[in-house]
Amino acid sequence: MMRQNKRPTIYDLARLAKTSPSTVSSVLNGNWRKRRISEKLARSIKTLAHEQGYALNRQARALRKDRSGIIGMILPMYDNRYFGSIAEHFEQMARDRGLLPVITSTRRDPELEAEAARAMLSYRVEYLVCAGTTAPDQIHDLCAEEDVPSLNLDLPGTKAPSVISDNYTGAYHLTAQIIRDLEDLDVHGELAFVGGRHTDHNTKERLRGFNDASKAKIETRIETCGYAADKAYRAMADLFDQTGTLPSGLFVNSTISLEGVIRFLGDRPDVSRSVVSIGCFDWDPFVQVLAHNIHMVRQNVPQMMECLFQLYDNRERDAALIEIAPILQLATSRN
Amino acid sequence: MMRQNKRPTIYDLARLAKTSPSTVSSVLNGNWRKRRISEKLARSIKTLAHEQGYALNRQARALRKDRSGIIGMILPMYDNRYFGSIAEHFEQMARDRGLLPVITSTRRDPELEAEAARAMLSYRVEYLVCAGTTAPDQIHDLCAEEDVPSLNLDLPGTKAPSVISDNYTGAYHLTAQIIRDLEDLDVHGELAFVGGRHTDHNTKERLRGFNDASKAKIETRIETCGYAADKAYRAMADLFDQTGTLPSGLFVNSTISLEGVIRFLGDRPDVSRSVVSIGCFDWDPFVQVLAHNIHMVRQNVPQMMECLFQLYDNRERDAALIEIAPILQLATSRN
DNA sequence: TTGAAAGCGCTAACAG
DNA sequence: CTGTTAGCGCTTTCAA
Repeated sequence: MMRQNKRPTIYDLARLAKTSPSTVSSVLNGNWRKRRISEKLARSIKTLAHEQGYALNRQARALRKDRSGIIGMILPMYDNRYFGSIAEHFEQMARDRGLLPVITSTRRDPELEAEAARAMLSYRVEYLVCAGTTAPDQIHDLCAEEDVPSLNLDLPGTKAPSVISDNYTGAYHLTAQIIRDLEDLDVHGELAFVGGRHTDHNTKERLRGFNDASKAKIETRIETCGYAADKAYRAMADLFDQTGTLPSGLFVNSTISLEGVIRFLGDRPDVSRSVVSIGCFDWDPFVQVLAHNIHMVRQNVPQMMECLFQLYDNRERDAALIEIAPILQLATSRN
Repeated sequence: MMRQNKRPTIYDLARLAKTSPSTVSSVLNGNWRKRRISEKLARSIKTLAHEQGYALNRQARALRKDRSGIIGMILPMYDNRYFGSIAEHFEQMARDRGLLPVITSTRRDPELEAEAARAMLSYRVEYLVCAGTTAPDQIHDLCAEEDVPSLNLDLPGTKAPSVISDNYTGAYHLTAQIIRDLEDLDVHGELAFVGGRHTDHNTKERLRGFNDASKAKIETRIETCGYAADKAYRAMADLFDQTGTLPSGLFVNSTISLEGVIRFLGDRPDVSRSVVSIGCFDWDPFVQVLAHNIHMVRQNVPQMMECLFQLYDNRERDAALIEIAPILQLATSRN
């Protein structure tokens, strides 16, 4: 028997069960015990709902309760393991709390970020997480207008709690390792920093670690050319053109930038042999197993997300900076 | 001056503008021209709305219009470029159509897939795209109960239109290339297929291409051990244990499986030198630039998504199979 | 132990 | 050209 008609509502069920919509509602959403509805009625309504294929309309509930049950997240892209892992953990932890996770990517573009935030707010998200967004404070303001709390992840803001990696320390150790490699090999070239934006917090902190670790030890050059692979490729070309030789050590600011760096090195085998040690602030399994001479810093996603949802659970709203130590994964072999 | 109170509604604006809610509504949602509301009133309402910081409540609109403006997508994971790229294209194309994209990952688990579908349906998604899902027909049934159309991507179903890669042809060419490599090197070992599930359509089709291309040319072994990297690692160990030697050619069924394969080869350099040619049905930029001896098949995501949204735009609902040719990317060098 | 009724914010007849 | 009104499906007092 085909049921052509629309999905049944609690009114339909009430009619069939010869009871009232409010009774059906309370039975179906679980607070029938405190309404002291008889076990028997409750059970019969539940089986009826099942038979009729009843399904809750959460839009209606959201409108009435003024709580959508949606939690939003904005992130740059899905083109690396870091943000992919963040997305997966976020989804899981949101679902554990009975929330619908809604994630959207905005390519580090503040315009797109604001547009995405507005779209989510118009669906009345209850919370908005800004992961690696360029303009978290702007998003915070948008949220504040609607009294929606926001949280920052990976890149900090000044108006909401932020959970980020300890970029300074991670970069310091990574840089120190590269320098040690050069010393071990008795190589006396330069050290370059490639990728990222000199305007973003993470890049600034990593540069600080980079500079502190290299100070008075080695000449450095900085190419904060953006994250994109193509830009890193061109930055490498620039680096070469400036002096006619490539640096001996390379600090690369993300796997995406690393993509461009490696492509450049592959395209120019003649000039690339002067690069003897590479470190990347970010992690990718293929790099780990294929390039045995690249050190990587792996951000601790599970711990960061744990921390983020603790803030969520406590309804924390005051700006604060929480730094999580990333993990330095040394190259498996040395050439 | 702080505005503590909640966001204004069209009723508030109507009161302030000394007009009616329906007038405000029509002005704000754009069909005021056909209501022939005076230019002047329209403009004044618009500026008022702006001043008051009015924002549309889409939950309310959705309830009233019985159209949520949400399009859903279910996919396995974000741990590879293929699904990452699918997610990004999906978001863009959904936004182009004024829809809110909601994507969720379900680890190829039919239980989770059904649960995710139900969650989205309870928020009244207008359309649901199953990308690489294990049980697309089950999801289709769930959707059909609510009269919500569904579409399949990457992995086909029998009940809704499906856009997938041409797995057979892609696998055939990839296999042929591996065999050519062995011939060129005058190697006479075996050829193995590693990764994927022998129950899923893609793996079956790729196996068919693999078998047709290798038939009567070379001995083959099949290890459809699942996609996970760890499983592929163990499959490699099994392959070795069976005969005390590794195959000369390897057809790997995804980048995730490739991760495990490469890890195994790296862990066992003693036995791995017998592997002289590898092909992977999937693409990753790091593999491309770091492993110069691995051929890859890159699925044509832009074209697949173009095709998918054409089905969406035409409100296509009948089952059909559309195959998009993937691109064979040959290894850049040969050892 | 249960029902009636109001209302969340919006849209769309229908009536002027 | 604009206002009144009903109602989308649900939750929640309040009353019985």
